[in-house]
Amino acid sequence: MRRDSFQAIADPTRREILQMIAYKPLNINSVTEKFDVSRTAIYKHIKILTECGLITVKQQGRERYCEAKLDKLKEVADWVEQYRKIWTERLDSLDDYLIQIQTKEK
Amino acid sequence: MRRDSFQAIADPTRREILQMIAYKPLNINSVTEKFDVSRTAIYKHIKILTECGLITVKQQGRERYCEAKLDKLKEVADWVEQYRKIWTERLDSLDDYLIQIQTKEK
DNA sequence: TTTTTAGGAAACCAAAAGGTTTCATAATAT
DNA sequence: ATATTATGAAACCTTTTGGTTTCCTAAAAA
Repeated sequence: MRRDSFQAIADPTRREILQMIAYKPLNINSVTEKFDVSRTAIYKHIKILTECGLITVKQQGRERYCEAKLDKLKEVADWVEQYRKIWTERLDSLDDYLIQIQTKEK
Repeated sequence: MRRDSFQAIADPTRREILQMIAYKPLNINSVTEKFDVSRTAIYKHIKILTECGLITVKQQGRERYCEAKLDKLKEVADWVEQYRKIWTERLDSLDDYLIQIQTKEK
């Protein structure tokens, strides 16, 4: 199975989890309590996030604290940002023109 | 099924498709030819991208040109960017400190 | 020392994802 | 007029996803 940041943040629940722990680590049960779905379901999401490196877990007694490693989002940020100037500057009419050209060429 | 930009770009093939048409629209068959998987498989990816608004299709004779609408990536860009200063500025030792605090509080 | 509490993991399930082959149709090219 | 090309769509298949319930263990609290 794919385990990268793109796939990790595709799920809205996982985005929420990252949001929750972005500024302050939380133990696993604190995270799971905030959701309607079962603890095990959230636990699995946390596991996936851990496998992607977006979370690291630190043991503290019997509790395990989830800490967001948001630099792993850089992969996504870089990919998206390469297109920013296109979406901010492009004139749609150019596309139409390019389509015309390509059709004519044949 | 979920149909948003996050889910759309989770698949590497769909990211490649967007890359291909980012600067110049291509007709559907031109896109499908560049991949190892079947035409129909790629066609489905294009359909998903269309449903998300990341692609629009323009008819030109019997051909249909795919045009990237990259501004739909803004949703992803915004979400990711809100965390950039965290991953660039955060000191990991702060997390450890916060975990200590929370454990003590009980 | 008993009882909670935090976390881990297995077994199972339905739906979604990603792929295939096959067939159909409407423009174009020959 | 016929063959080819570009696309659409149905039927089908396997694996992954996201969820559940259940059971287990170890630390901490009463």
